[in-house]
Amino acid sequence: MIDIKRIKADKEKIEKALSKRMGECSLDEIVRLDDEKLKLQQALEKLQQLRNINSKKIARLKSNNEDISDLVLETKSIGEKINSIANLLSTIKLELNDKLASLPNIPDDDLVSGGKENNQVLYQFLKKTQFDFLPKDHVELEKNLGLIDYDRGVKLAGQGSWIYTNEGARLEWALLNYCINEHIKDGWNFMLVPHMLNYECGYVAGQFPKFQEEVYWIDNFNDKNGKFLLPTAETALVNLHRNEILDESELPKKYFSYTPCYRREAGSSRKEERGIIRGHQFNKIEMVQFTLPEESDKAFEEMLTKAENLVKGLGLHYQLSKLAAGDCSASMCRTYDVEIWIPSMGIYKEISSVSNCRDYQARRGNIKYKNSITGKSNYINTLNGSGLATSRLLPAILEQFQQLDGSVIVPEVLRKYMGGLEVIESKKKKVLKK
RNA sequence: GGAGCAGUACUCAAGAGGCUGAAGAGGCUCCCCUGCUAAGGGAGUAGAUCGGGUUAAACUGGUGCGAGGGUUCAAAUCCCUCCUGCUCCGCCA
Repeated sequence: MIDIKRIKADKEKIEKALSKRMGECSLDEIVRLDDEKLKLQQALEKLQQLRNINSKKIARLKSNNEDISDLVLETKSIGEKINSIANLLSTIKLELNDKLASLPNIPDDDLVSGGKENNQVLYQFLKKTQFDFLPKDHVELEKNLGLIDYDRGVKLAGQGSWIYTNEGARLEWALLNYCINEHIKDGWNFMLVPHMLNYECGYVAGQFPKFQEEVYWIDNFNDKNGKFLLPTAETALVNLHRNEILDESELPKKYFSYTPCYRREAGSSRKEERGIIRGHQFNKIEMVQFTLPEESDKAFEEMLTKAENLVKGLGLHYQLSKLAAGDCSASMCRTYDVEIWIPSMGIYKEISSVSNCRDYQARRGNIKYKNSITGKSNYINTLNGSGLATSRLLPAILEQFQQLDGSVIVPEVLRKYMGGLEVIESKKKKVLKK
C-alpha cells in the first residue's frame, strides 16, 4: 500500500515511477476519492460533535426533570444525517482502499523500466561447466540414479507432482539442512509456521487480491474464514507482527522458515520447466527481515550476500540479476535474483529472489515500531529473500556436477548431511565411500 | 464438532443505559526520605488512530472496552453475527 499522503504530495512523480512497471498510470481518481473522503469525514465529525453535546444536555435536563422532547427530536434528526453520511463515507473508503491496495509498490529510482527482457546481469560466479562428454539433463539423471519418481508422483497427485526417493530425498534434505544451519550460524530465528493461512496473510503480503486465484484454497476464498496453502513462507513470516507495534530496540528482526510452497501454476508447463523445475509443491527456505526504514538498504545487501554465499558454498555457477521494474513482484521496490545455470537448457533459473518491500507490506499489515526518542510510531520496513529454493538447486547440482559415467559428485558441504556420501551412482554399482 | 463461561489499557481488575473523558491495584517514569540492598512518602501514566491547527508544538474534534453490525437522543453496559481463550463432552495422529 502506497501512502496516500505521498501520492497527493508527489502525484506526477509517482505516476511516472509506477509507469515503469505497469505502463500508463493515472492517480487522479485516487486523489479525487481521498478529497471526497476528507470532506465527508469532516462533515460527519461536526455532526457527531453536535450529537455528543446534545446527548449530554439531555442527560442533564432529564436529571432535573425538565422537558427534553424537542431536543430529543432534534438530536434524532442529527442521527439520521450522521447515518446517511457515514454510509456514503464507508462506500468511498472501501472504493479508495480497493484502488490503493491494487496499486503496486513504487519501484526504486535506479530501476530500469519494462519487463524481464530488461533485467541486467550484475555478476557471475564461476564459469559455465565444460563437459568433454554429452551431458544428460536433470530428468534423465534423476531417473537413472533413482532420485525422483515422476510417474508415481503423477499417480498420487497428478501433473506437476513428484516424489523424492532415497538418495534424492536425502540430497534434498541435505540441502535444506545446509541452508538451515547456515542461517542459524548467522543468528537468524528459525520458525516452522502453519501452511494453511487466512486471507489476511495474503492481503498483507500483497499477493491478494490480485493473485488469490493462484493459490490453493482449502475452503472457498469467498468464505471469510477460508484458508489457503501458502505459496511461499514469506506469506506467513511477513504476518508475524501484523497489528503490532515493535520496540525500536527489538529491530532488526530476522526470521527464516522452511516450508513447501504450494502453487497452482496453471498453464505454465513449458519445455524448459520440465520435471522438478516447476511444480505444484516445491521446497524453499525463506528469509524475512523487519527493519527500521533507514536500515532496509543495508539489510537488503545482507540478505543478498547470504543467498549468494549459500550458492557459492555449493560451488555452483550462477549469475546475479537486477530485475527491471516490471519483473519485480507487485509489493517490491527492488528485486535481485540469484539464477542458477542449468546446462541442459542453456539458461539460468531463479533460485533466490531478494527484495526490499520498504513499508508497502507494513502499511497493509499495520506493522509499526516506536521511535525511542520521539515516542512516535512509524511503519517498519520488510524484506524477503529465498535462501534457497532447494527444489531447483537439486537439478542444478545434478547437471553441473555430473560425470562421464552418469554419476554425480555431491558438493562437499552436503556430505555431512548424507552420511559422508561423496558420489551418487546408479543403484547397480553404488559404493559408499568414506 | 457439541455445551457452558469469558474477552476492558503494559498486567490484574471494577463496571449492569447518561456524574466513565473507564474506579482500584500492580508495573513503569520522575521527585522526596532513608541512604549504595530492602522498605516508606508524593506526583505522573490511554496508548493507538483519523481529522482541524501549527514551520514544529501548544490547542482542538472524531473513533476507541475482542471484531463487525443493530437498538437508543445516548452503549463497555441491551440485541445479533463472528473471532479467540478456558472448562467439560465427542473425535483423534
